[in-house]
Amino acid sequence: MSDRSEAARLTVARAAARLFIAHGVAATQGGEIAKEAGISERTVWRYFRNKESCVAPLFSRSWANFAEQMRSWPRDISLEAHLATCFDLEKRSPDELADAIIIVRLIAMVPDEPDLRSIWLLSYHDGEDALAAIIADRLDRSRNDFAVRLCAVATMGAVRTIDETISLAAIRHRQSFTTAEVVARMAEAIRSVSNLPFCDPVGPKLFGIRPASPVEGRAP
Amino acid sequence: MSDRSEAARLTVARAAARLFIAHGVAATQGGEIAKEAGISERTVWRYFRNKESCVAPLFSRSWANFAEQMRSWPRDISLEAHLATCFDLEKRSPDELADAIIIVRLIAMVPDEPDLRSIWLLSYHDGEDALAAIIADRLDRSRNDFAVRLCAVATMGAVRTIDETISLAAIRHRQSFTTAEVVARMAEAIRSVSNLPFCDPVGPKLFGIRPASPVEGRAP
DNA sequence: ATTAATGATGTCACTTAATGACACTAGGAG
DNA sequence: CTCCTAGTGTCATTAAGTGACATCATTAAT
Repeated sequence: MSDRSEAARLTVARAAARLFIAHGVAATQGGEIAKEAGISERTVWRYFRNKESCVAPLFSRSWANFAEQMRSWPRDISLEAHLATCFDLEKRSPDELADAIIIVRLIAMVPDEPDLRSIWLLSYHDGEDALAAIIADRLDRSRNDFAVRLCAVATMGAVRTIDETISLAAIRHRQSFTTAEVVARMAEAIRSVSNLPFCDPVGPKLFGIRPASPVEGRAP
Repeated sequence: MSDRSEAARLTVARAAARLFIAHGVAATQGGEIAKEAGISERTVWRYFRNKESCVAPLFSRSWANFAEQMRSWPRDISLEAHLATCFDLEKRSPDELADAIIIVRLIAMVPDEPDLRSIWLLSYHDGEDALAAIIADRLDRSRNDFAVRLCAVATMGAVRTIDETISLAAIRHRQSFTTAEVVARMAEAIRSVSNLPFCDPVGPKLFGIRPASPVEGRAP
């Protein structure tokens, strides 16, 4: 089923990621990924259109996780507060945590691996649509609203840049970050590029009252 | 030399673009591009690492053109005024105009052609670095300044989105735009996502005087 | 329980994108 | 003129990716 095949794809993605991290993208070939994942090479090509995009499901998790936080964001809470709550869920399962490490390592390879880079960008490009839908919903605007699209693009760009920066710093410079730091930087980045006042409590579903002056809803 | 080979690459890019537009990416093969460009297939693979990236030089022109405008932007002029001046240079050479048409057609294919999409995004990703350098220079900030990078990312995202939107509207819906409209939309988009006050006159090289309150430098 | 139907997977042949190795040519420096 | 270098073409080879078809598993119908 869709659920079952989704899991199968993830298995392949993890296998590919391990090999990519260990030997680089160019040096790992399709057959190896298949063997590592325990399926035939033909099936790998059925799951993914090419070698690089084998890791796409992992990259997607990066932004999908963020998008999910946006979707479940109560309308009467500010961005910082909500992000803090979400990341406070450090009760992430060991699996999720293991994936997170793999993802960070992959992202750190992006600058040197052109093929990974294209998948990385493609993934976030997909995220733009998803986020636009969420923002439109939150602000009661149309999904075709250009300002909404722009906001989604800029926000995704900010999140992607944070991911790139932090992953690189973590792997290459062995720097480590507290969740508070990450949350703070992310919130600040999103606020600074968002052209729509969606970072703070928004109406009209909030007791039917809109914040006094939506445009001023920026950080102090 | 570098100049000569740059021209050769452009020749291949145009050849590839013609074929991609005519028959789609999948249906055109390496040998055809080579023949169309009048060189051997081996040389095509020396110029470009894969089929899709043959058109990269054209995509790069899209943002490089914009970046060049930013670079040559006098510090005492507002964004709208400068963009208007640049586009007023409709004295673009016939070659440039022909390229522009090809580029628009290519961009319009992006949603349907995953391979083109990845090249399109890669290209703009390169542009982020270039633009960051320009913005840093303009605002007398460091190129490593995170705010600068963020500004470049958001701005490039805005320009890319405008390009995507306009190209699609032009080709798919036969819509046409006046340069004034394009300039207005682009300026508005850039302003709305830019977290740094670089859209209006900036110091300190402007007679050694900074604008009164840089943060308020937004559109009326 | 058996069978028919459907969808996913494996096997193998095949196409073509991409690389390596080497020979050839053009053009500049001595 | 000769040497040297950078770029190009030719040909053989590797590996990514597809097509065709057989096989297997799951479910629904009888």
